[in-house]
Amino acid sequence: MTDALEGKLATDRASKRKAEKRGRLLSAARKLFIQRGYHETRPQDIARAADVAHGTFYSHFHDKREIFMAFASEAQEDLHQFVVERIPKVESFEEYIYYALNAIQEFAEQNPGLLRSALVDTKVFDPSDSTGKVVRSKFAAGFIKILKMSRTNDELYDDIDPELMGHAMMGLIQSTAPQAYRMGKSREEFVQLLARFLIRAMVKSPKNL
Amino acid sequence: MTDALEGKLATDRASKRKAEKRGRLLSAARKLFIQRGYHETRPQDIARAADVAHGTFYSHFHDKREIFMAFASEAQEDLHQFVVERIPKVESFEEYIYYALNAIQEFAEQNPGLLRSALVDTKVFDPSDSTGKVVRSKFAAGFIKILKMSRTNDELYDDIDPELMGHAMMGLIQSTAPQAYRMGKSREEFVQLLARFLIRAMVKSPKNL
DNA sequence: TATTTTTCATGACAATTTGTCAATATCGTA
DNA sequence: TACGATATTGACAAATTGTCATGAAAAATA
Repeated sequence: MTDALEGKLATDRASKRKAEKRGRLLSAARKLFIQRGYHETRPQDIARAADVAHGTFYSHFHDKREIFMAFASEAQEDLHQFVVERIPKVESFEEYIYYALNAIQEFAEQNPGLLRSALVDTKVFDPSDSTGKVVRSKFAAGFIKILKMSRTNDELYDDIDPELMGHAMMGLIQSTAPQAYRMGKSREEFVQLLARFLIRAMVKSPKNL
Repeated sequence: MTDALEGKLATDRASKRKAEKRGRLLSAARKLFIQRGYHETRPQDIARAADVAHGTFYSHFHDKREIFMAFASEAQEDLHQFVVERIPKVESFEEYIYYALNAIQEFAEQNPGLLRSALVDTKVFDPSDSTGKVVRSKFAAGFIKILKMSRTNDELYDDIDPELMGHAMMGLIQSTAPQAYRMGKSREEFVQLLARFLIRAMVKSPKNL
C-alpha cells in the first residue's frame, strides 16, 4: 500500500496474515456497499462483518472513502479479468464487441448489483482524484486497446477517437445494463441491441448487419 | 413536503421563510459537494456555509444522503431546463442532437464540476431506490421523447429502443464529457465527434455525413 | 393593533460514529 | 524456546450526527 521500497524484501507481499484480513475486510465491504449503499455502511459494520476488531479496519484503510475506492477498483479488476478470459482470438472489432458484451452481461448476472455500485464516477467521493485514477478508466483501457488496433486496420471511421470512445463504451454499458434489466430484456436481446448500435456507430463496413 | 391535503391551501408552498432556508442549504450543499465531495462534506459544514444553526439542517433534510439526492435532482432539473430553452423547433433527430449536445456542453462549462458530481447513479448512496427514481432518468426522459417521435417518423433504425437508448445517451454523454475535457478537446470537436457517433448509430439516412 | 395560534430556528445535549494507541498476540527465525 | 518484527485488539478520546425543549417570528384572529 505504502512505498514498498524499504529494506530488502520490504514487507514483501504483506505478511500473508495481514493480506488475509485485508481480503476479509474488502469482501465484507463489497457485500455491504452493494446491500446497504455507501451512506448506510459504517467502517464498524465492515469490521464486524469481517470478524475483526474495528481497530484493524483503520490499519488497513484510512477511512470509508478509501475502502470504497479499493472496492470499486477490485470490482473493476474482476470484471476486466472475467471479460479477458472470455474473449478468444478475434478477427474483427465486430466479433470483439459481441464477445465483450456477452461477457459483461454474464458477469453482471453473476454479481447482482456489483457493477451498478462499483462503476460510479469516484469523483463524487473524492474530488481531488481529478487525475485519471477514475475507476472506470482501468477497464476502459481494454476497449481503448482494441479500438486502437481496429483503427490501424482501418476498420473504424476516421473520426473515432479510441481514447474518448473507450470511455464512451463504458458509460454506455453502465447506464444501459441496469436499464435493460429493469425493462426485462434478455441477455441476448441486450447484447444484440447494443452491439448493433456500437457497430453502426464505429465500423465502416459491418459484416453482420 | 408532507401531505398537502389538509385545510384548503394547506401550507401551500412552504411558508417562504422555510423555503428560503432550504434554498440556502441546497445552495451551500451544491458548492461543498462539488468542492470537497460527498465524503468530506458534513451536514454541519453545510449548515455553517448556509449560515443557519445546524439543527435547522435536520428540519429540512433527514440526513446527508437526502440532501445529496436533492442536490442531484436539482442539478438535473437545471440542466434539463437549460437544454430545453436552447433547442428551437427542429426538423430532424440529427438537428436535435447537435443542439442538445451543444447545450449540454455549454452548461457543463458554465457549471464546472456539477455534472460530474450530480449525474451519478444514486444507487450507490441509496440502494433501496431501486425504482426509476434514479436521478438520471428524469433528464433521460427528454431524450426518450425525441427518440420516440423520431422512430415514429421512421428516421431511426428499427432496433432502436427509445427507452433504452435514452439512457444510453445519458451514460455516453456523462462518461465522455469529462474525458473530452481532460483530453483538451474543444466544445466544437466534442460535439462533432459525439454527434456523428450517435447519428451513425441511430439514424437510417443521415443528411449531414 | 393586541392577542392567540402556528410554524420555524436555535443550540445545548445525548447518542452514535470515527479514529488513536498502548498493550497484547502472532508469526518467522535463530 | 526466545527474540524481534509485525499485526490485532478494544478501551478510550475526539468528532459527528441527531433530538428536542425553548423561544422567536410569522400568520391568524379579534
